Amino acid sequence: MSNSLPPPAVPTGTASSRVFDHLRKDLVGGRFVAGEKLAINALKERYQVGLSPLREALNKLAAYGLLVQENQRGFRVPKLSRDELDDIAQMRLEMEGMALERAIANGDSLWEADLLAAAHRLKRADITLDKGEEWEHLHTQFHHTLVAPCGSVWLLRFIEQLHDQFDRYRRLGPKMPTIRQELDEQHHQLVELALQRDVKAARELMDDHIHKSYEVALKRYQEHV
Amino acid sequence: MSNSLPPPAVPTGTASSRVFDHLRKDLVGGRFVAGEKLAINALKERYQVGLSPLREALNKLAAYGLLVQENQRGFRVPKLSRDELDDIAQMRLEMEGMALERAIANGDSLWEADLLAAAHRLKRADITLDKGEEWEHLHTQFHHTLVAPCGSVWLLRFIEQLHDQFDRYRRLGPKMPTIRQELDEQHHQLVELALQRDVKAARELMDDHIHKSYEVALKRYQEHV
DNA sequence: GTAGGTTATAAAATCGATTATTTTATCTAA
DNA sequence: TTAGATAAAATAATCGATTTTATAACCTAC
Repeated sequence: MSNSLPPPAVPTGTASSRVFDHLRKDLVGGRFVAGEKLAINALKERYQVGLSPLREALNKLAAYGLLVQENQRGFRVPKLSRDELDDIAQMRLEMEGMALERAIANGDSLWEADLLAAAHRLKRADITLDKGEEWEHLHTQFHHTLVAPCGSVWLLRFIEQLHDQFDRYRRLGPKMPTIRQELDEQHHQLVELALQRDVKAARELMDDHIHKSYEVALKRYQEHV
Repeated sequence: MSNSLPPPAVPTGTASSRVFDHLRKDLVGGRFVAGEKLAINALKERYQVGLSPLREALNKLAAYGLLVQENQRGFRVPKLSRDELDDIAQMRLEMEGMALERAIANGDSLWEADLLAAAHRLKRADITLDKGEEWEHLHTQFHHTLVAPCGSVWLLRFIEQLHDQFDRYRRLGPKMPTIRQELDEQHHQLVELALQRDVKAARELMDDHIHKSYEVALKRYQEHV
């Protein structure tokens, strides 16, 4: 199975699903301030949808963990905290490590091709200095591809959720080119180790990769407070 | 922090949250057939709510994984499969094992008290032969209490989700008294080992407990197909 | 008979307006 | 002043009706 394509630009699916995708991106990308209460009428305006599909999207996002819902008092953007960042990072360590080990055990040659392709596309975006939404999308895609053949639908689901949560911290501030480059290099090293089926080294590198990312996210969080 | 109480009987919170709770229980308890498409108008009738709160609840349940939503064609109850059951059980093994180890490391004396209380209440329900919703609730509560002080909000969240999914299989058929009694005994042994802070033995017992539960669920699934 | 197309029916998604609840502003009594 | 009560405004939740889309039934041409 090859990678799924990015969702078509705009006029597709239901209004509810469109506003869900859009809001999800905006929440992960930090376009709302943490703790903020959402003004539903403003969102209606912003996303050009009616109340019903908007509320359905908000409800889904709340169940997914990108919003908190309080009975009778609407929706707010979850607060950020050091404790939660630590929690998310540690869970990523455990779960992505596990997933990577299994993926290396199960992945076939199609996976190898997908992985090389994903890494290549990501590097391309690096070189062209595209650090915007496109790069973010390719980055997400790369990490997904890496663990995709782990064999567990639920593990993949949880990892995706954790990535979204993690990115709320990582994407708080502006770019940090130096450390960023180091992380980019690790992506390629991860591919190499995966192709060599070196489970142990790959896991260690993944641990290090997540740890470095964590340090970036933490710094941004601390500067942000 | 002590255990949260069961939600008040009926006239509380928003219509949306009430129907969410109710539907969740019914889905986990197997009162819908797997794969079935939900007739929204029938649900409106059944749960005595209007369309808007009902749809909001369905959207949340879809994001939570107890329903699948297909654009423009409503909601259906997810199919069951051997592969998914295996996946869920293995994920429970990993995650509840991890959570239990951490809980034993962190849990304080209030936890010990909560744990004894939860186990006692569960045994009570066993003796009075109450194997209905009340027992189910106490059983869920017990397993939650066991891992509650693991220190990770996200881990607890994932475990809860996996329990709901697992129970869709476990609760397919009628009771199996023999194996059930064995599992009930393990609950008490788990408490003992937790109080003794015997991490290794506790984890082994937890693994065995989940494995036995898995066998029950698998048998029911196979009889059900 | 049956593939392909057309209409009729049913269902999902959305809209606009109403109702219920919370929040803010205002007032009064100590 | 200011704590507490009351009224006004704002917002959340819900309802009923409309619009859109999918499904089923039917028809026609081959």
